[in-house]
Amino acid sequence: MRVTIKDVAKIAHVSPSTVSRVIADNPKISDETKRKVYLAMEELNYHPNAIARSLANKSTKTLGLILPNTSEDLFTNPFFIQAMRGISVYSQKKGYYIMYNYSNNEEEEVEFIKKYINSKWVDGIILLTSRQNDKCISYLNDVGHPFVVIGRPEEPQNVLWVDNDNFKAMYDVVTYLAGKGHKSIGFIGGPHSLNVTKDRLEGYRNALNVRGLTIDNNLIREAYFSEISGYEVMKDILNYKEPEAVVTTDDLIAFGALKAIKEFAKKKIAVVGFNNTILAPYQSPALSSVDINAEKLGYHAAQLLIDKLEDKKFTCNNFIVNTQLIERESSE
Amino acid sequence: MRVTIKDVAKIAHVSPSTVSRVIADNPKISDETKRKVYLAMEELNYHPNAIARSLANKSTKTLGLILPNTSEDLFTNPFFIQAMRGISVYSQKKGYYIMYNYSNNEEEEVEFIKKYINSKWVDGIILLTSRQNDKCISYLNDVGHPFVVIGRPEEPQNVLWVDNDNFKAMYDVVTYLAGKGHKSIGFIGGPHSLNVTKDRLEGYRNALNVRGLTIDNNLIREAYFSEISGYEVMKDILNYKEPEAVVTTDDLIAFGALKAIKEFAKKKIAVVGFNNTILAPYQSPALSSVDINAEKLGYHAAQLLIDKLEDKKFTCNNFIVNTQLIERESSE
DNA sequence: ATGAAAGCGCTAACAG
DNA sequence: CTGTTAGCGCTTTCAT
Repeated sequence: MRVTIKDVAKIAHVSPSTVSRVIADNPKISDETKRKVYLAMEELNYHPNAIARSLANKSTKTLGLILPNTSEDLFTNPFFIQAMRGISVYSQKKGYYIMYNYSNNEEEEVEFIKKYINSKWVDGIILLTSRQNDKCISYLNDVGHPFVVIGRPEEPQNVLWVDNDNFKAMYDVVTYLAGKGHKSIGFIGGPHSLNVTKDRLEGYRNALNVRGLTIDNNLIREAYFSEISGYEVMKDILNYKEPEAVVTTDDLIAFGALKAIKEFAKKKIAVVGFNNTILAPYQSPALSSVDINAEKLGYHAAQLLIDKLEDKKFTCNNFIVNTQLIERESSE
Repeated sequence: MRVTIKDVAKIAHVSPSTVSRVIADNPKISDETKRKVYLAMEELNYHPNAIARSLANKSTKTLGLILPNTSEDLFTNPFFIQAMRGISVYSQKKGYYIMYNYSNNEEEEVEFIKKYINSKWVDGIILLTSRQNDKCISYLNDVGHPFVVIGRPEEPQNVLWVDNDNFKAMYDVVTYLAGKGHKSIGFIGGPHSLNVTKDRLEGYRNALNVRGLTIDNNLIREAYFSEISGYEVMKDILNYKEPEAVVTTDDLIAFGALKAIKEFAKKKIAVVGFNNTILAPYQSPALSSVDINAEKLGYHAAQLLIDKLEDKKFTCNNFIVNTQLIERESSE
């Protein structure tokens, strides 16, 4: 038969509640009693039943992780697996478990969140990416269930989130390129409706301003997150003029830009990508890219959420993770 | 206050046990009663508490996933994320949840497995890779807890596992190369102590035999799973003789071989890799590689385990997932 | 076909 | 500091 708290109590000659207190490391148990209880546990090879504890405590010490719907990206972008690693590391440290699931679209994600919450499986939820007008976020806000988002949400006031400083990241990239003597620098961003694009564009603009470089709106373009789109947009830029450098907000876009440059540009054009995906070093030229530190993003997301669950009120509701430009041939 | 089975019972004018039976879809409940109960659930927005059910049922409908200790591989090899996707898909279909965690070494993995089992959190465990002399496998066998392994284990008799048919996969590759007229074909495998290497080597040997090609043991080599090792071994082969083709048991090895060939070989040598990693198409020449269908491996691993948990005795204890050669320049 | 009651294993007042 | 007792929310005999 499975060994329970009662068996331990019997062997240790104490009551079940005392054993329970020892498990919870309650300070008002005498060392002598603790010793006896631990001995009994040892002897019986007792292990607390987490399910029973969860039921009595109304807390599972489990977090639910919502992975975004299928995207090409999911497999080529190390972001996901790295973030999952960071989440796991912090959670483990704090004795939390992680559940994950994939969904095929936003509706399914919301459905799964409902399942997690209604069935009382998880104490908190981690969203791996924030979209515009995110249904997951609004649902979670509505029901008031604890959650954290990786990526600053649209209304960041009462939401826990972690993100990079996208303004600064791009500001630094542009400053770096300007420092290399480049004066005409183009910008190819993802959809301008996204916060992340806006922030990076601002960083770009400010850096040019500070350096006294003119901002040419014809060099500021919008692309989809794909190689083909980056290619087309870059081709279009080249038709207008050949800049000395181009910054992009995603490696895929940069890959396309690189290709267009190879085919159509007359002189060398420096290119910098974002996310430092696995393929970046394998482009030719090898692509310089900004590493966003996905593992840290995950780690601090878990931290924010768990701290909140454990009611550490003094903590901030967001955390900024530093980025790092990885220099390769493409920006030499 | 949270709504429980009792509240529903009150509204529906039945007993809690009846409500419970409706939840479990017990056949001996009259349709009329069912209707009443469903209505009451609806009205109260009732959702069963999974924790309480788990406690009473002694089953959590949750699977624990053990991700292997840190390896470079983890980020560049889409295997992991794909397998996780497959696992998630089947589990969701069957109403199972998945917990995951990362460990830093084999000991930590075993520790975590113990935690999963002792705390009664999971009904079954999925190991994402089988090593030689795997401590996780022997522990799980010792305690007799249900589990499944991706990758055929050393003693496959009483273990659930899924894998590719590594013999056939390599047999097909060699047959394909022979079909292109190549007569002298080399083999660079990972450690020969691994089952997977042995199987693939057998496939290689048999295919040559059947085609009436001679087996030159000097062309059969062992390498580590790294680009540098593949490079060195290939260089060594070239010192001996230039074969017309080389098969490898891993893309990393193939990458290195490709490099050595570019540097030192006088004529073209066809190369085929394994695992179809993300970087394969980005080599020059683009590397032909065998896709092992990681998502399917995950899917069927979950299937085997869940079927076993639900006591479908007639099922087999293993499942073979088909592979697929992805042809690219390197084998043209 | 349905209800009453005991119990899954642990926790948390309350009392002492 | 420790024991008693009543739950946490659901399931499952055992009756009827």
